[in-house]
Amino acid sequence: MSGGAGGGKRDRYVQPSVLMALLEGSSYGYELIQKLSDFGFMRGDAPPGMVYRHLRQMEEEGMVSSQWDAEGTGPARRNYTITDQGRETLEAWIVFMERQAEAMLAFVERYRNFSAKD
Amino acid sequence: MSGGAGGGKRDRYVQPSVLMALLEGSSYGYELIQKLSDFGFMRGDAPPGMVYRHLRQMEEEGMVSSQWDAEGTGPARRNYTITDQGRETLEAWIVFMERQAEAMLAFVERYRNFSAKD
DNA sequence: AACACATATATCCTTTAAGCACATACGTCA
DNA sequence: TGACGTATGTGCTTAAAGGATATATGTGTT
Repeated sequence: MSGGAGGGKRDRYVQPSVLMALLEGSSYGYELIQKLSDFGFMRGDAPPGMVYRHLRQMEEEGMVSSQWDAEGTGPARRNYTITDQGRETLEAWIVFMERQAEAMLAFVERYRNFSAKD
Repeated sequence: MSGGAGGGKRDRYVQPSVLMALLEGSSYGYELIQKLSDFGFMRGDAPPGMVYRHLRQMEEEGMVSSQWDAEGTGPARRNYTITDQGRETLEAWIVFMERQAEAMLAFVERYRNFSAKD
């Protein structure tokens, strides 16, 4: 896709998606990678490095907190929980997304209207 | 902005906005800067450097073509026209935006539904 | 025991994009 | 002449994403 629209690279909304997934229940990186694809913002799985990077940064900023979970089988997991500040950030994302979605739909309509009168 | 949603930095959709503005009629950088704010993707004017950078890059990629216009008063303008390839790219952006808007609205609804059942 | 495999986390390096300040130049009007 | 509005650009720095790779644990297989 030469100069391809959206490109599927930006606008993947990893941060709000992680916050939403954690709002619905605490989780950990590896599991989140799979859950993120359900939000429809990316094709295929999110690159692991990106998810872990976001999680660590979000913890630094106080949106999530984590603790090691060595229960069960396999390697230990770092289990993440959303914080009150994370909930506030998610709320702000919701407001932003509503505004953004509205702008996009208006944009699309403007295009259709223009194309129609050719 | 500490973890601020959207941040207002990314997702400004300069490229599709420029293409749309040019679809409706040829224009030039300085004028486009003002028109871009109408699309609702940014607060205030787009930074000039960004717009000119996009225009030159889009010309390299064949989405727009330009010619100097020294008519009228003031400094000469580089007047841009959308090309067929630009129209194709815009069409791809439209498809992308519809999908993206849908995903965002679903995201918002998912949030509201979850919050409602607390 | 050796090996492959799924799970799980993390770091490194490079490229890409944005932010922001600044430089240049023309014409008008006080 | 000097400030201001118009108009186009460049340069430097930071922020984010991409993608490859490293590490480690437990399970199942031969």
